[in-house]
Amino acid sequence: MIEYSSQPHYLVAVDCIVFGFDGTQLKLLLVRRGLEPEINQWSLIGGFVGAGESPDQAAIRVLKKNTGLEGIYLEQFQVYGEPERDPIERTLSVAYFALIDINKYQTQLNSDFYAEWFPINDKPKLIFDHDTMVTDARKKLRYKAALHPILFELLPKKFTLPQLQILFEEVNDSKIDTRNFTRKINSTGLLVRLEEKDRSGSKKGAYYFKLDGKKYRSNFQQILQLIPG
Amino acid sequence: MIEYSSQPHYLVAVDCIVFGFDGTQLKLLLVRRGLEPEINQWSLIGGFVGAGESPDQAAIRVLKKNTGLEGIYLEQFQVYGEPERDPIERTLSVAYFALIDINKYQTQLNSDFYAEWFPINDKPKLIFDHDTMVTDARKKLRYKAALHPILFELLPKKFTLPQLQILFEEVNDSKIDTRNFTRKINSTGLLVRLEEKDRSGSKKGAYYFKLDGKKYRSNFQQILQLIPG
DNA sequence: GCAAAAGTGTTTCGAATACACCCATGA
DNA sequence: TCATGGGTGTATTCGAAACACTTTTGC
Repeated sequence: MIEYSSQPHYLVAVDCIVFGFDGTQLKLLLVRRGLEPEINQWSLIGGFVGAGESPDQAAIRVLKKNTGLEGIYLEQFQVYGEPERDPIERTLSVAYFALIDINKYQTQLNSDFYAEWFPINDKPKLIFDHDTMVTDARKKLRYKAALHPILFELLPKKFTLPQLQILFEEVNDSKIDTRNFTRKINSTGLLVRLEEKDRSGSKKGAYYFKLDGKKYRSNFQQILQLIPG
Repeated sequence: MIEYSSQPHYLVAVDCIVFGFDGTQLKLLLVRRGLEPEINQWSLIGGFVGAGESPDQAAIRVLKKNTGLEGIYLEQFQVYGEPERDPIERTLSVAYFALIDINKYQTQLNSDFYAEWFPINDKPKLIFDHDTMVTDARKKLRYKAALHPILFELLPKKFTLPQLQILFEEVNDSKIDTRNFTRKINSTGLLVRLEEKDRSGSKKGAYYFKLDGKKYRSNFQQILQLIPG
């Protein structure tokens, strides 16, 4: 029957759709590609899966290298494997979406990697099928965020409810009623209000909140209804 | 920087977790592996991704070959890529779960492939990491079935409500209240009641239903609450 | 007439929605 | 004092869940 030896072998890569949130807009971290073909074109953060590592490990490594960050929220969501997707040589790509605290990133940034944040609605054209990946990742993020409290991963340790709501609105691409949103978020029991206020956005100031880590981790798999509709 | 040429190449396979339902139990289609290593051991249905095909196409091809069926519900759900998962040579596997009408399968079966249905709770040990794949697929199926009407794919064209309910209970591994279940399913508007009754299960007989194909396809992406809790 | 499965209706509760005003403060 | 954004409460509706009896028919 079939034997291993006669079977074709392929390159395997990982590509990460890295989401960030600057308080107003959902953003995407892109890099200028460092190798041919399409050198210097904008691309997702990615790399080949090395001999000793799993795709998950490769994604972690590649993210660390490009953002300086570890412990990032990462989710594998789709394999892209059309035979012709890479014009040079057949390459399969395991796609991940990553959620990172954009502020953490900025402080650790060094300029070795030509990475740049783009508003997700105003990004350059990307190489290969990366535009499709972004579209798919966004859909997936929306789906997941409607049911699970993952968006907190995009915020700093301390954040305000208005910030949180804007983030949900951005991801879901729709307006949310503040009173209902507040009640829903509070009813999850995931948030702890701090004494401190953020006075940067208004005169009155908005209370900071932080995640209740224990409840966050235990509620994580539970299905919630976080976005209206 | 990195060049394609220096990068390692791997075998890429697909593996399908094929679910079926015989009216009582959730079942799994397994085959005896036809090549070394672990020849003759039970394994998921799988095969290598050929040079001219995508993983999705490979999965379709492999399923056709092993079940005789086309147009099967297929969903890619995870890549398994630990370096040591195949002891002979590094192989990444793209895992799919498939839902098939077990009756259709039986009529088209020919005995070229040593395939056999096993109750999902009473299956033999599988090769490599296939047991893990099954566990993961089951979890995924449960998750998806709680929100989307995919379980109809496991039933014949005509089916009864008691059958449907047992299926939901099997997948979810819990009892469901018949009255609430009926109301919930009816409220989706997906079912059409036929005149005919199935008298095999009881003296009174249970009405057959069929899917309203149009509504099924249009409701498919919508999030529903099909399983209690 | 009785056993065995199919089918149906009501009440209760909680969650989701729609909706509008007061609060705190810096300028 | 007023403009700006932050914060809160209520009534209504809808869906989810809990719960038990009647129907059909073959034996």
